[in-house]
Amino acid sequence: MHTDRTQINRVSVADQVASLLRQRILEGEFRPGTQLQELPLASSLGVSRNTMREAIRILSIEGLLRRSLHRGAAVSQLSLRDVQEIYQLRRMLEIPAVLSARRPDPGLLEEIRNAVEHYELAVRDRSWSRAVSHDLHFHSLLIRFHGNKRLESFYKNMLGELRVGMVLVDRSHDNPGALIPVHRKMCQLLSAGKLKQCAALLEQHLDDSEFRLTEIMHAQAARVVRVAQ
Amino acid sequence: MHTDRTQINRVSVADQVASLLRQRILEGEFRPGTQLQELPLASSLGVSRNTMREAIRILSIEGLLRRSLHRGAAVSQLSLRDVQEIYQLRRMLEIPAVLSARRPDPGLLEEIRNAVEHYELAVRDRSWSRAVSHDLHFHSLLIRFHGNKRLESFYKNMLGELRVGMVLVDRSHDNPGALIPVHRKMCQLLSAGKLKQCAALLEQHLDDSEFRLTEIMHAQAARVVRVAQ
DNA sequence: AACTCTAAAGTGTTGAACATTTCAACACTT
DNA sequence: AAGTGTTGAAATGTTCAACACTTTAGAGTT
Repeated sequence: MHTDRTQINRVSVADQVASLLRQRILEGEFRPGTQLQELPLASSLGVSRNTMREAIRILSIEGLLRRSLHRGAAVSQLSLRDVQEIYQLRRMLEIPAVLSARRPDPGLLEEIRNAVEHYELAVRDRSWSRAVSHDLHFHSLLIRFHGNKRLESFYKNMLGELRVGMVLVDRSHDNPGALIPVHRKMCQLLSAGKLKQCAALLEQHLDDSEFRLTEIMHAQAARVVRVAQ
Repeated sequence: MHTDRTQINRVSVADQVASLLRQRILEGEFRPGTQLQELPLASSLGVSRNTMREAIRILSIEGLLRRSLHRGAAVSQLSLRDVQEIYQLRRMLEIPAVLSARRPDPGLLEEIRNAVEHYELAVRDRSWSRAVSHDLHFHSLLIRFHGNKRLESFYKNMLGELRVGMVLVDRSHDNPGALIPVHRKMCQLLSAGKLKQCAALLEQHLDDSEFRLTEIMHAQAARVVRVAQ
């Protein structure tokens, strides 16, 4: 018998580079529209151009980067249409997920409580980036109630795209702390098995979230036009 | 003067190679489990090893190939768990799609009719591969009722994975022609706006389809065990 | 201001080289 | 025989350097 090494975490350099870039993009270090050039990035990380190309390929298939032939890769920019599409998906997938949490896995509930807690801590620390991370992680945990790995992977990916768009949201325009009670309440309702109430609250939360993001994007678009004139 | 290539589809060689390999995999030329070696494949297509590596990377991110470090890429093999997961998604996404087709786009309806027609033609020609293609295309068209490009792209991808698994299904075990009336009927119900009836028929169809695929996979697994002994 | 033209910069692709890992065959020990 | 190093070929992972092709920005022209 041989040992099963498929479980051991062994990743290629290209994957590691992709993870690093993903992190930087999601944290807003590279803002939407930023061009990522192969050679400078590669040498700054001490890898070859080919390896960097592989990493860029990975992220562009994930949707975080957009490539066009001979023009290179740039961080994706969400349009209002994209936001609308993403929130349609969120409603379509998160709400049924909550409703299907009849007999929830205790470990999963624990993870959810944990996410809420970390979210609150991040808000207290005024760490907006970490707060958004834990907010979105909370929602991606909800998707786990479907018990479908493909769906979960797709969803995480999509939330990544959303997050790239959200780095444009200025701290002053948004107040992540206001969402603490909502998350806490959803968590309680889930634990108590009051799924319909939880789903209703979630739907309201999603509507509100989409509305605020859309408003901010409108405002920023207007400002861009004004500056361009 | 230069030729006007502005609107022409311009894709890199790596993308073209990926498309070619994708086609071969989906048509069953490379069966699940087959190892794809970089150098032989690259030279057989007249491209460099790096370009072939990019193509393989693309397909492995899509889920058609599975890579492990230093062991190369092989065509994905679906487990029973995978099939179950995929059909859960199909039910979760196709049925609401049909139900939401209140005022369907006439062009889309026309495309669906077309898919059914091509499906029937392929069955008449005994072209099993083409039949499966048009069958799955029919179902991916249903997803368009959601009007969500991300969802559509994800779904096509997932159906691709399913199709790779289905090439194992021997012609003698399955009779694609039997599904002609079901598709035709769903098409009629859609056109007539009888969405609930259509959804009910679809659900039945999906249950049936999953059951048959699962049966065949069980049978094949048993055969493999017998041969191995 | 609109229009070439050109050179620089960046990406796309190739080929070769070397490092690392896997895998199977072989020898060795018990 | 069974289990355990050892070895070497083969495949992948990674780097490097070169060249082809495209885009882009800027200089010069009208």
